[in-house]
Amino acid sequence: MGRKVTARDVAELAGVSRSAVSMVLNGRGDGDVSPENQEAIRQAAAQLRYRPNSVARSLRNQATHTIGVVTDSVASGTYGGAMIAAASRVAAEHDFLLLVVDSHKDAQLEQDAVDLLQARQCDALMFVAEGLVPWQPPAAFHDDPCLLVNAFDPSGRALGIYGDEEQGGREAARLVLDRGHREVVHLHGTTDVVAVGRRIAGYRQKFEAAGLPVRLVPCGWEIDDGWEVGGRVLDEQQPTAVVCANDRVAAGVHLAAAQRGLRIPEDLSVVGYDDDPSLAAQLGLSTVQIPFDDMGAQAMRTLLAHLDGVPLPTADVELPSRAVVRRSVAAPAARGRRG
Amino acid sequence: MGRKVTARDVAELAGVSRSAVSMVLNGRGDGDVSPENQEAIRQAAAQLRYRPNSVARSLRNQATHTIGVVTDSVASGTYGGAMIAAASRVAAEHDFLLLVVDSHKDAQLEQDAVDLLQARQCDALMFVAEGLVPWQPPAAFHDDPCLLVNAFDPSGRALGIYGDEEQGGREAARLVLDRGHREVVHLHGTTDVVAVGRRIAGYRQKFEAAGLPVRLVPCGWEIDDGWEVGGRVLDEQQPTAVVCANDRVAAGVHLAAAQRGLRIPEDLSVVGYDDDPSLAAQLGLSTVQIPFDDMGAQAMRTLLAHLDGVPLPTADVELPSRAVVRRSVAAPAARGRRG
DNA sequence: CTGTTAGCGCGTTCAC
DNA sequence: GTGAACGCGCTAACAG
Repeated sequence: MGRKVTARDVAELAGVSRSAVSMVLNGRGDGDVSPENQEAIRQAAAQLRYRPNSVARSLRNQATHTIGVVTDSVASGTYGGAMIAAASRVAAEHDFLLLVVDSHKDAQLEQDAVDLLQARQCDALMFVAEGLVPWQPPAAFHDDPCLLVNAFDPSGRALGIYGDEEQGGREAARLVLDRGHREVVHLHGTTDVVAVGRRIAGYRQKFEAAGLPVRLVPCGWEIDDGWEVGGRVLDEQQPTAVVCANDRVAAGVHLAAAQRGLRIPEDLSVVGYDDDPSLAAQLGLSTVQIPFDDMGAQAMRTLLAHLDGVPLPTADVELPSRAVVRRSVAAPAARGRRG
Repeated sequence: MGRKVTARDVAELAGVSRSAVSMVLNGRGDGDVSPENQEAIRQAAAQLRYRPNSVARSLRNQATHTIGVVTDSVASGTYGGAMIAAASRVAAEHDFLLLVVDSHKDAQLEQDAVDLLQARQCDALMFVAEGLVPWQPPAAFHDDPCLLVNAFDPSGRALGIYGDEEQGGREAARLVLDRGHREVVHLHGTTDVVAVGRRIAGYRQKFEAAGLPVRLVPCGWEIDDGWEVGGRVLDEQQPTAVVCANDRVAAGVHLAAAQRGLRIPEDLSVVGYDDDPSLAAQLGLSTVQIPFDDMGAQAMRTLLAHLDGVPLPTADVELPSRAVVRRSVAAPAARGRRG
């Protein structure tokens, strides 16, 4: 590769000293360098396409304008990717770049990743989880400013930013309650997932406020689960609406309903969760959107502000979920009800 | 943040000079430093959790162990994400990190991105396109080793790695020819997309070799296009199989077939393209997989090998596409044929 | 076998 | 208004 152009080259071409170049290009030369020399320097820099070597600059400034990101699963996953893309966009607006390392949910690799990013002198660290998880930051995490995205620190030491899952549960409930449904079953996901408890809590809150029974049925996360468990529920409980653990389960319920000759939404309303980009719109599924984009963007904004001296929030930040209304929900038809 | 530990600290704790630390930790101290001192150094380093400041090391070594990636669309897109994830994985295995910048298909941003990555002293540059495109690298691109992924340089100056689309067309053709179909229509995508011409060429080749007519029908890329154009084709030409521009079009053809009471695959075989992770498996669609993962991984391997002194390939590298057989193809039923 | 020294390119301070 | 000198932390050449 051809020799890189340095500040010395610019200085020579402009007929000034290297320090003058540095001052002018950093906007600090106004009282120190003559206007004509400033102009000469700028021209020389442009002519040589000079860009300061940011490695040298980082070493000198003790700041790399780089945010390290540790993510627990493929950075290209649908949801993780959205958070990281949003964070990256905000970072770019502030001339920051991201260094993303995938830990593949392996604790050792995670530790290594943090070490690596610290050695690379990232100005701050970010941990991004695909699904809301408790996360104990490695000790070294606290040496630099850090933020948890879609994760929370049980010890409360690190700040977390994540979606308000309880409110998400309320939104899901509203989607059916507002249309007058009273016979509703909630096929919820496995309770090892933290978000499930919160969603159920929000869901329960709305139903109890409406004086309606809360009917919970444990279910999995896949199409098959929705088809199987959903089918059983349709047979045994004849609900007018089903609120599902996610959009895949909702897809399964769609199939189970079709199999029984039930039309959606005329005979059965279905609510999903996640707003899966490849599923929800396609099925016309009303669903609840987890604010992945907001999380990534907001986390990055918070982190960058912090680097500018703004103190971090003292408590975790919960971002609102949004209901997306499509054609899978309607008012319940007048049909036979149980007792 | 607590003061970072440097080689000087390690040297003091071990009671040796800083250069001894550097040598030992870089494995270059075997003939130069006494075993006991080596041990002392290693212990001191471990005790202090010393990690060399890689910014300083980069400045000194004129190498950052970083690959810059410019991508023309959201790095989290289904396919771009897969290529970058694969590249990232291979890079990590060699202790390289990726700096990814999204140009949003904007030529100016693209130029800025290249400048930025060069200023950051990336050891090499990679351009990743979501769909196969001709791409004229900015002049500065050539200052560093560089590689185009899913893109090719019309001027032939930069090396490209991409899927063999012509072979993909052949695979799609084989999917139906091998099962004995003779009345086949190819709903191809808009010809502004480079890959389309190549796929048609491969498709044509197989059909002409079999002595069968090549029936091409221009179509778009969306579900609606498949539904509309596919429906018309089913009505007017009664093919026993349809080969589609992509999986979304194939989904549209599924709908059109269902509407006409045609069962898949009994009455109609359908072939998609792309192996869309959210569509193909779900619909049981036989399709042709574009080797995104291979492209990313292979490109990174090639680039890293080049940094180790291995010369780059002299001609573009085309990676084979793979047919994925699912239940949407079967032998044609014996039914009325046209003259 | 060890320690001293000279930069990598930049930003800043301090004499001129 | 300007330019020489220093140091960020590291590696490698060279003298002891």
